Amino acid sequence: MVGIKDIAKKAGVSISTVSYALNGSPKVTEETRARIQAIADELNYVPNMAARTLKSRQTKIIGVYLADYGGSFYGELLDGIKKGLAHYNYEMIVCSGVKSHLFIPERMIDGALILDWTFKTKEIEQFADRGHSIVVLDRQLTHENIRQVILDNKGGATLAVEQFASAGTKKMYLISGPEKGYDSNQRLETSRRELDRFAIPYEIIEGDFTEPSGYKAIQTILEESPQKPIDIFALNDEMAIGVYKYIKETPYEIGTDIRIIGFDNSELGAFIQPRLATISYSKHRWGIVAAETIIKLIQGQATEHEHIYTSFISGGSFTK
Amino acid sequence: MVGIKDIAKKAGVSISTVSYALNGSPKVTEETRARIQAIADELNYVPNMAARTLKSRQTKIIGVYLADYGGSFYGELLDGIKKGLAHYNYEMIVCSGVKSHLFIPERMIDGALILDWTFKTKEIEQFADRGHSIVVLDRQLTHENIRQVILDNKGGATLAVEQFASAGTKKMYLISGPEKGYDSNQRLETSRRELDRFAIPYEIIEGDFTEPSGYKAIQTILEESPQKPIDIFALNDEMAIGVYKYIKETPYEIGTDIRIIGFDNSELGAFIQPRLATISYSKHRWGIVAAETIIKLIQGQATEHEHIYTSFISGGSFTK
DNA sequence: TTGTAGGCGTTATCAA
DNA sequence: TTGATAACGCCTACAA
Repeated sequence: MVGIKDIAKKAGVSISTVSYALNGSPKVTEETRARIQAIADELNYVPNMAARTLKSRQTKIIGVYLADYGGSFYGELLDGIKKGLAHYNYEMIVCSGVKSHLFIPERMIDGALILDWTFKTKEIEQFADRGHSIVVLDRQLTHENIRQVILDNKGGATLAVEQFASAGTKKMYLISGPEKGYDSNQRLETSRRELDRFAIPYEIIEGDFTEPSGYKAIQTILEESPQKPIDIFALNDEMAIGVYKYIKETPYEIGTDIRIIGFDNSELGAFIQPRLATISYSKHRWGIVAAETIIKLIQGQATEHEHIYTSFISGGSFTK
Repeated sequence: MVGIKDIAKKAGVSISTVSYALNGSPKVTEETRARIQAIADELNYVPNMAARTLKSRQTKIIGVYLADYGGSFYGELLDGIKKGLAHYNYEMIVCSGVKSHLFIPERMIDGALILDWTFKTKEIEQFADRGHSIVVLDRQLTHENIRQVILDNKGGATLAVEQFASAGTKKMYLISGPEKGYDSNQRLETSRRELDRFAIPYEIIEGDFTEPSGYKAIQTILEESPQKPIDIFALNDEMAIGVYKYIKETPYEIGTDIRIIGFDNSELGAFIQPRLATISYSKHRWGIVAAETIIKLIQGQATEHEHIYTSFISGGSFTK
């Protein structure tokens, strides 16, 4: 491996001169700087990350923790994060799995962005206690070294319920999400509260944000209540897709017999017929805001918790 | 930050003893080992990655390079890679973007898995020349330090053409992929060769593997040839989805007026009505094989180039 | 303007 | 069975 030592030898100078030259210090002549740079290029010199990190105590890399890479969901988000970080000259790596949590205390990364329900809150707090900067996208957490950039699930759920209310819904079915999930709980609680407010009776059918759980949920619903129209708020789009799938096998029609609204504005929902009405938000913006927040946190600038707001997207699956 | 020095002080031993103890060397008594371990735990000691890497010259991390994170395509693949690497006690990080290429010469990762057409072959070869181990999933490359684990596009394209041939196709439309892409070129060339072999006339409509390009392609096709059935081989599923989208706005029917086969067996293709006939392969297996190959390459074991084989999945979009 | 030397946290080689 | 010490590659006061 070629190091500054090799360059120094070839250039006939000391290693410190090389170091100064390469780091653009004003302590060397422009002439020698150019000469040394040329030699470095010629030798294909690349600084050793480990050695540099050992001194400078920072890697300029942010770790993004995801539970899994599935679904087209993450594409836009990661894109936003990447763009946001690039602005500050930071790189990003995407990690998943419990072993990579070590990257944080090992100081392989300068900070972490977490959207991974398998990452225990306790562990996150421990890392924060040890001084590591973390931004969480999927829970509420108050700590000096932690910031949240979270979805306005409350606003989204409110929007959905309002739609149903103004459409004269007599009874609502809520297909819920994972019990421990932050997003799913927020959406569920808000929906209940809003429905109570409108005095609309409702029933909760258990789901877990997966397509099959939506498929099963609609079966349960149809078993008991053939009263049309059947109004459903699926707490995410994937489960709504599951509903579509089952309905395709029945004489029911989405949009007339079944009125349904999802959450997340997934690609699939936009494609299926009729289009799935849903609650939307900018995943891209979410990423950018998260990136800015972690950088500011690292750099010691003042930062607040952030929210990403939602909007209603109409579609053929829900007609008044 | 707490290092082995702190532990040594607290335990009243030398740092080397601590190092031995923590690394499970047989050179220390089980007793002192336990005592030191206890102190390390108490102090929340985590080894410094940079320092360790500096000595040991390896990180036990493999970098996976992707052009983007979009599409549900990568989920299964990354899952396979992760599983494959875990078996050898390696971690994985997912990278994208030209700046992260530096991770390779910086020795932040022990090896790279590349499925990223934006990664220049020349650059890959340079890294390989410098002794870095690389496995490419999206091109053919012969080098001492490079192995390929590539899709059997030829087999897949052959399967598709055979289907059309046995269905009595009179004329084929091929919707092509990106000009520079390895997969798209392989698929296109093989299709042409096979079609020639069956003496089936064909026409190439340019596409770029994106949904909109499929949407545009079918418009072009319909403009010139209203002769039914219209037989189309879309070189990937996304473009086939584009075809579906446009057809939905016309009186034509997929499966009867338009017969179409895709490539990749995407999730979306399995969901849409009628189901998209396509060429399938195990993305999971692809990942596992790639993982095994890079590890063996790093460890200096003998490795061959590998192929991932394909199969035909029938669907309502193509009926004989 | 350039060189010398010490240190970053670990590992590993010798001695003790 | 342990301890002192020299690397690893780079950075940076401080000295020349």
